[in-house]
Amino acid sequence: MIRQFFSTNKHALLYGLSLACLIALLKGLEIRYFIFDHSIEIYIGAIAIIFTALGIWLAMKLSRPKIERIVVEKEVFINSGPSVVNEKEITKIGLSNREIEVLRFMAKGLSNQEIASQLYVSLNTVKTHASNIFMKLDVNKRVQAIEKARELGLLNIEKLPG
Amino acid sequence: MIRQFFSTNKHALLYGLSLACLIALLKGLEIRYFIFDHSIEIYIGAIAIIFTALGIWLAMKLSRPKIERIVVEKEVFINSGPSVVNEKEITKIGLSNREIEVLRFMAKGLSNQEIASQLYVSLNTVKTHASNIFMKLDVNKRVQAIEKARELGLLNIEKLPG
DNA sequence: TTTCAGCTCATACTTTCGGGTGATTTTGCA
DNA sequence: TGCAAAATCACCCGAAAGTATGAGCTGAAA
Repeated sequence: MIRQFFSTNKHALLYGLSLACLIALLKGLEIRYFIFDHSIEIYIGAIAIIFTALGIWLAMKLSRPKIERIVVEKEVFINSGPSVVNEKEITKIGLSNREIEVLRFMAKGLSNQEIASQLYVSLNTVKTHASNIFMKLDVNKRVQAIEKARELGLLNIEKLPG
Repeated sequence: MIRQFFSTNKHALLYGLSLACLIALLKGLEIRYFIFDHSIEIYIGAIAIIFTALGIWLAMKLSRPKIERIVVEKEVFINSGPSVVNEKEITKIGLSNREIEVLRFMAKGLSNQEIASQLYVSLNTVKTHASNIFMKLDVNKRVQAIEKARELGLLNIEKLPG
């Protein structure tokens, strides 16, 4: 505790010591006799000025430089969230391969019949897939499903998972 | 020149003045007589310490801080395309105020009936608006309309035009 | 081998959408 | 004050979407 104080304030103590030495020196030289006896105030004033200067110098030396930190926010534009398909979400939700295909066609605005034609399956199959998609995404309309899929990043162009 | 010096060093001059006042005060109180005559050195030491402290304080006050600029990169995600509502497109396409409202509800996945309830109008009215929207956007399915609106940046949150 | 998930398809039914047409009321602007 | 645009509502009909249920087929895992 005390040792720490000594080590951290080493400079200050040193300066204090040299200060004391200076006083001793002043006394030793008997400068005050050099000045007229009635002008003790001048002497004190001189002392005051000297030590004020010393204090300023001390402060300059000791005080760590005052640093004013100005935080400049530089805006870095990033081209929209995850452009990579969010496979984690897909597996978490449990969407099958085929279901994601259907989901993406749905998002492109194709009707169930059109999706059926694209995938070479029947309309009923597409409807079943759609129902399962809605169940897994916890919605009951295709627009909501698309909305949710968009939020979760399921609609990005990439190869289908595994 | 001189005036500028006075104005810029106003604080320093003030402190100097108060310093002089302090000396006068010390003299006025004749503190030195309170202290034993032979211990004039103690008096001087006290003066020295006081003015050193004063100097330090002065330095603290006066030293202007070093300014350090810290550039922080703030990531701004662009939601692909204009994040501000594209009023030009709206006026170009000729979508009315109400139609945009309906369009946005549609994009949230609400059914026509739900939109009607939200807007306190009849289902038929919403259907009419929807038809007009499809006509103006040159599509024939709500999912396509939403898709197109999203491309054109018509779905961003902002006050409606007009 | 059995089990199970995924994909397929079907039937039947209800709800919602979308297109077409026509009409009345509000409202902003000249 | 009157007109044009906007907003409102109605009715009909067919198409599409969504719900519910059941079932056959396949490949991989237990």
